[in-house]
Amino acid sequence: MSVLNNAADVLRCFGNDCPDLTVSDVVRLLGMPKANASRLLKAMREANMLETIGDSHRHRPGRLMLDLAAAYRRSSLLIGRASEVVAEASATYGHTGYISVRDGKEVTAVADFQGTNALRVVSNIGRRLPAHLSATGRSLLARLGEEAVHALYAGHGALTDLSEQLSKVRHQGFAYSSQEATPGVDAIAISVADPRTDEAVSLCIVYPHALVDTKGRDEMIAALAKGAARIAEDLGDSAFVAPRI
Amino acid sequence: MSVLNNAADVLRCFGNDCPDLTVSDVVRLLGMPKANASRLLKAMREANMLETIGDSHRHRPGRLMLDLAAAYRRSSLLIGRASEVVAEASATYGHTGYISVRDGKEVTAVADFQGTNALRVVSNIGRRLPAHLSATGRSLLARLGEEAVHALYAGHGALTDLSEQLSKVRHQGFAYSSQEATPGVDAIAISVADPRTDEAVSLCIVYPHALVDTKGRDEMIAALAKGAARIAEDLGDSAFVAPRI
DNA sequence: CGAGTCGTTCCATTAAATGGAACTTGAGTT
DNA sequence: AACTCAAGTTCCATTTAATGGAACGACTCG
Repeated sequence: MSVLNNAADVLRCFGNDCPDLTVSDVVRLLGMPKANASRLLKAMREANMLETIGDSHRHRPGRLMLDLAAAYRRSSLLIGRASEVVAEASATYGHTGYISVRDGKEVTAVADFQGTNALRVVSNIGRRLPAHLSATGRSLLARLGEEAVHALYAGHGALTDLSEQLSKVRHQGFAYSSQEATPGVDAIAISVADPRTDEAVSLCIVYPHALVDTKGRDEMIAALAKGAARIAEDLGDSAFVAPRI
Repeated sequence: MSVLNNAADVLRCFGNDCPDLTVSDVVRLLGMPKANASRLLKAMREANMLETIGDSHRHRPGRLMLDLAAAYRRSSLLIGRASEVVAEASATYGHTGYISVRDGKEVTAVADFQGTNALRVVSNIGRRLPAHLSATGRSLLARLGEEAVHALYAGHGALTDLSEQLSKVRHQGFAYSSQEATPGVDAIAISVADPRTDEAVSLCIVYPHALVDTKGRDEMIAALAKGAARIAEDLGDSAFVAPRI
């Protein structure tokens, strides 16, 4: 195949929890001849797609890659609008907030707002999560039709569970999880879309379970909902469901 | 040359304030035949390096690129340590904070912490700044020797000015700017390095000029300095200069 | 409709990627 | 210091992909 696909495969290796790569890591992970791996990493280095850590043989993403997530954010009016809402909510309640997008069965945070409370959930922006196992992911999956979800998760064991959860999300207008991915951590998420560009984002607040009761949670949902409703109206997102608390 | 360099050139186009690219943008900016540009963007799309916005012909960085800045952060102990310090300072004083790295004559933020004050400086993470025109950049340039700076800025008009500013930074142990890049915005920055990996980062706080007097500024410098000194000690950064206020 | 712009496809030419093997480099041993 | 093993780089003939001019579709606007 072309170098470009190999380069993309190398970059994908950083996705999981692999902080750096050597030539032999690439050989092992991608099964390519080591002559190729060596030249590929060299070419990527020279293109600033990779850089070595110190003078070791370990590679990490290059400086060129650092700006791109920001360019992605700037490309989208929706993300900008959503960020304002979550930044406001995060500052008000002191909890960490995110904006996430879905990519197939995964979600990635594209913007984060660190909480200010002494006990706060630490931001994990840029780490991919399975969409069906997080509130933010389910808030985005709920926007798909029942059939689309079935197609996406065909043959997946958790499909029936997921369908139930999603219809609840569709009815309520928000997604909620309590100590699901991380013990002691709850999350609320509301999604909104821009029909002109087919983008959908999730507005999410993550907080320590012990710190927030139902009343506090509903207050935050209302804050996100108000902002999201405003965005939905301005951009013409007719599929938006105002949360019922 | 190879596709890889062309792909890197395309990605570089997003650096400035170009939120999206079309085939003809690429033709214009890079001067390549449009047949090549068309195929290149197609290949990059298929490798998830780019994606189209909605069903238009405009391209933005692809989902693959969103995780890479996070991988960069995870690759570096220094960035992690520095982030803790700036997050703490940002939460305490309510102003926006950054961690930045230098790349030649430019600096890029790799992590940001939004302030919580009603009047706060909005984060511009991922946007490149000229190193010599920002406090964060000068705090990093000051770590280079006098000669290295001369070599880097050879033939540059602002070199004599810069040299003076840098020796002040070296003596004080911190960089300060008042309404330099943006009217009404001041910044303080302190750099620290990891000698094992040759990395240097800048810890920076950005705040509205009108909100902070000299005493308040010195308090924040002290907070950053305390954290930076701890990092310098733990990692063995012998070049670190404790700020004199 | 017709002119203009933009994007894609076609094809022969040219240039780069490939992978096996030989060769270096560096860390740890005896 | 010589030895060994693993990791990385370079070499070279072969295969494969990139290149760019030109022709072809798709859209927009007067």
